Amino acid sequence: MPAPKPTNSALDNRLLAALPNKEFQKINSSLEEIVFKSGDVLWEADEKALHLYFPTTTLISMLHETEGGISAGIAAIGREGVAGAGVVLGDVRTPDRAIVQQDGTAFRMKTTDVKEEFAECGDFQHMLMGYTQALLTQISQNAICNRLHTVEQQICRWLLVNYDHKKNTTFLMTQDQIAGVLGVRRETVSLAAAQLQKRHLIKTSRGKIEVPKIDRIQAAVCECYGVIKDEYNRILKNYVTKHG
Amino acid sequence: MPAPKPTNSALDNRLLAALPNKEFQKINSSLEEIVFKSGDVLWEADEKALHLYFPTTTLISMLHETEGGISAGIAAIGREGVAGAGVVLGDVRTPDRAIVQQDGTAFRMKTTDVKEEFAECGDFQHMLMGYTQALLTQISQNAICNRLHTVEQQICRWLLVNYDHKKNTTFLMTQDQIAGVLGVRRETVSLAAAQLQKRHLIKTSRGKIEVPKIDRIQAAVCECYGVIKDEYNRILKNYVTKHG
DNA sequence: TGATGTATGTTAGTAACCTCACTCAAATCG
DNA sequence: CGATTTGAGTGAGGTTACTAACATACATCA
Repeated sequence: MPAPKPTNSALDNRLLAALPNKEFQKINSSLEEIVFKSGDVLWEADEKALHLYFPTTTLISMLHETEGGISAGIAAIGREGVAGAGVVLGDVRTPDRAIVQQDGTAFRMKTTDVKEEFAECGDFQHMLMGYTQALLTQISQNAICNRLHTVEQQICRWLLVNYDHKKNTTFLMTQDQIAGVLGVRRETVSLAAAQLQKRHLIKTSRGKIEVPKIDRIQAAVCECYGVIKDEYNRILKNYVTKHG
Repeated sequence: MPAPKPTNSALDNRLLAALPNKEFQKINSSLEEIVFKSGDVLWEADEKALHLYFPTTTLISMLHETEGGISAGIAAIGREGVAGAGVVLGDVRTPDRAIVQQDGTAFRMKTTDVKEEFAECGDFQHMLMGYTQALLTQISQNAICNRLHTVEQQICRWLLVNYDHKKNTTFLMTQDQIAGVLGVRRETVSLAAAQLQKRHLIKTSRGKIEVPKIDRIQAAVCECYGVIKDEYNRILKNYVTKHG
């Protein structure tokens, strides 16, 4: 009889993994595994969020919308984070739209359970608040990046974030989708991608981008990539130091 | 004998005013009044913050810096907010630089006192977390604004935020300083200001901008102004409903 | 009063991105 | 298979903002 296929574990989420074991056991029963497909919508802007989502193998994009209907990504949330943490800050509505960027799994927890556990003012609360701090940094850095850096650099950043999440050098996404996340025109992505291809950093085809050498992308990306990554590592290390 | 000149009160800060009276009395003795001049630095990026600042008549700008030394404003904090709330999220360092944009007063509270009070998991905690939620919205909206809107619109937004803070149609600030807050070149501000002047929305002179009719600026500003303002009003109203 | 900063105005050239209007190629489906 | 849909590439023309270099005006102070 073959060994059972290792099931996806909520501990693959780095925030949950950073909780002291006792605390994790306490909330574990509230966690429900959900499988997502790219393009799925966790919630629309201004909707009431019923759950928090702790991604393990999926990657979530938070999109902030304008009145004109145009939207742009303000944060990417992978296994180092949680989507919907705003509810614990005392809010009922979610200001941003959350969509799935990569197929995969997340563990969700009812906001009622979340609030209850949060109110205990223990490790769970500290974890969510620490994450919120890192999220603030991510969004701030994104704001600066929008102001100062080129779409080409931002595409590189997007590629690296996706690569970090699922060590895979083939990216299945249309240029139109990338444009939506970056908040620019599809044509602009097309042009920038052509430039990157000319420099042999990527190879594009219909609905797909391939990266032959990921370190060449790392050399072309703006600092924002590293700043955000370091911030999450810092927060998580902080917990390990405290609890591990 | 004339009535004593009304002293500046910590309750002029809308967050503090939104606290239940009992709670406010509890922290009131920890509050210390500080007078600021435009240009004062509350803290540099990566510095350890020793205090939280609740502005009453001053206006604070949070500037996010890049490795290249260029910085851009990510949030403006007036009497509806508090500067440095990140420390309660579990952080010791402040990722952003905080400078004073308008002369005035703020009440400060030691981070040690803040943490102590925050740990009580009461109204004080809820207030700070609710504010953090609004701050997230403000920064997100700023990110979108950087991507989608013109410097001309952003100057209008800057003028309105300052006007809301101190109902005054004369703004004492050099174009270079405005450029620093917006994260653009001084020349760009100069050009945009000239355009606004041509449309009779403003009147510029050395280190000064005058606005003859503030509602004309309101007609020219991007939606981001209203979105952020509404969000703060919503948060504060939330408290009044709960406690008032 | 003249000298020295400092704030603003202005210009020319360039780069990035946008808009609009297409063409072309790949995938899908009847 | 051919028709349709979907994703990508392209090109003209415009706008916004950047870079760099300079001119002008105001403010202060010796």
